[in-house]
Formats: sequence, structure tokens, C-alpha cells
Amino acid sequence: MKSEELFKVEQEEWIPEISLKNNFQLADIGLVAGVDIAYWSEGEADFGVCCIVVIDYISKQIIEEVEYYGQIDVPYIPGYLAFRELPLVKEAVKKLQSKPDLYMFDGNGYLHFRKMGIATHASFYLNKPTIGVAKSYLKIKDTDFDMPNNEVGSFTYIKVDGEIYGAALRTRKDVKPIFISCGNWIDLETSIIITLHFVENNSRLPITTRYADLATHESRKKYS
DNA sequence: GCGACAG
DNA sequence: ATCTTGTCGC
Repeated sequence: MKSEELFKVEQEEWIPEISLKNNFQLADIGLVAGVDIAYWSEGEADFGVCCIVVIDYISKQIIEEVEYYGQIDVPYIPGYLAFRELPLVKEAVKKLQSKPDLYMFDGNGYLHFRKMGIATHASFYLNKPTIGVAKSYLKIKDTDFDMPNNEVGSFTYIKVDGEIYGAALRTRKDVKPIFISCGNWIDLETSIIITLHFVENNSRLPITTRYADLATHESRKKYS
């Protein structure tokens, strides 16, 4: 499916259904936050720093940036990313002065073998809609994804046992797709529209996630 | 035991 | 995620 078609249905006949699935109206989205974490180690101890970058949906200007770093004592286990990263995320969120209407995570939401990736898990602490934006594919029950066409905005649904878990989205031509899934209180189509809205010409990632990623790299230099 | 494996 | 040089391309 192409993004132009998505926009069309989003603004026409799908609106009633969308409004049942989202707990908000797209037009009411003002501030969107990008969340990411970078790691380093000191001897035997592992440390991480979480950065949150808040961006205005319309102007795409950065409204606020916060960071929080600390020791990490939970190992990375595929499927359990939230338990490793959320402690830092929660502390970073406490430092926010602004109130984001939506959060975008580096990782999956519903596209997860227990339908509970970090984006979904985090939503219960944030009480805000969340979107999962992953750079690589987390395979669920031997389900491979279909490669979307090589055209900006093209995507393919990822179905497991007939149920849609997420989408492989081509955000830039000639560049690998990224994997979008619902975190919570938002539907997949709206998640894709918002993601594409924040993609610019220098990265396949939306600037929310991209800026948060760059910020963590800068923060790490200070602390390590 | 072997392979796969978001970040 | 992180360790890292050069290199191909817009």
C-alpha cells in the first residue's frame, strides 16, 4: 500500500473507525517525544543514558531535551528489552517540563511475541499513546516479513496467524525498511502516518527517534 | 545441542 | 547496543 492512499482513507471513510481505536484525534497531537538509550561500561559495571527529545508536530522544532543516566543491572535478553531500559526512561520522563501527547520508542510495541514490546509496556507508565519504531526485525513464530516496494511510504503488513502485528515501512528509497507497530492507544495506520511525517531526507528514522539517538551519543561522551 | 536474537 | 577505516554516492 502507498502512503498517499493511506492519507486518503485516514481523512475520509476510516475516520469513524480510527477514532474508536485511537484515544485522540491526529489534529490534537501537539508535542511528540522520541526516546532512546546509549550504553557503555566501566570495568564490570554497565551504564546507560536515556535521552528524550520533544518535538512540535507542526513546526518540527525541538521543544525540550532531557537526559538521565545510571547503572544498568538487567542484561539484554531479546523480548525483555523493557525491563532493561524502562528504569532509565521513567527517570528521564520525570525531568520533562513539557507534556508530550505521544511517545515514540526505539524498539517494538505490538510486534512482539507476547504483544508487549517496550513501547506498549511503557505506555502504562506514561498514560499516553506510544509507537514502536524498530530498526531491525524481531521474528515471531517463524514469520518473515514481506519486503515493501522500493518507494517512500510503501509498507507491508506483518501478520502472524492472520493477525496484523506491525508493518515493514519504507521511509526512504533505496534504504532498508523500518518496523512500525502500535504501542498503545493508537492504531497502526496512524502510527505509520506520524512516523512518515517525521522522516526527513537524511535518515530512514523519524527525527524524534533520530534526535534522541544523537543526543544519547553526545551524553555518553560527557559521562564516560 | 543448535540457531536465532528489538536494543 | 558497541567495537571501528575506508569508501561509495548525492
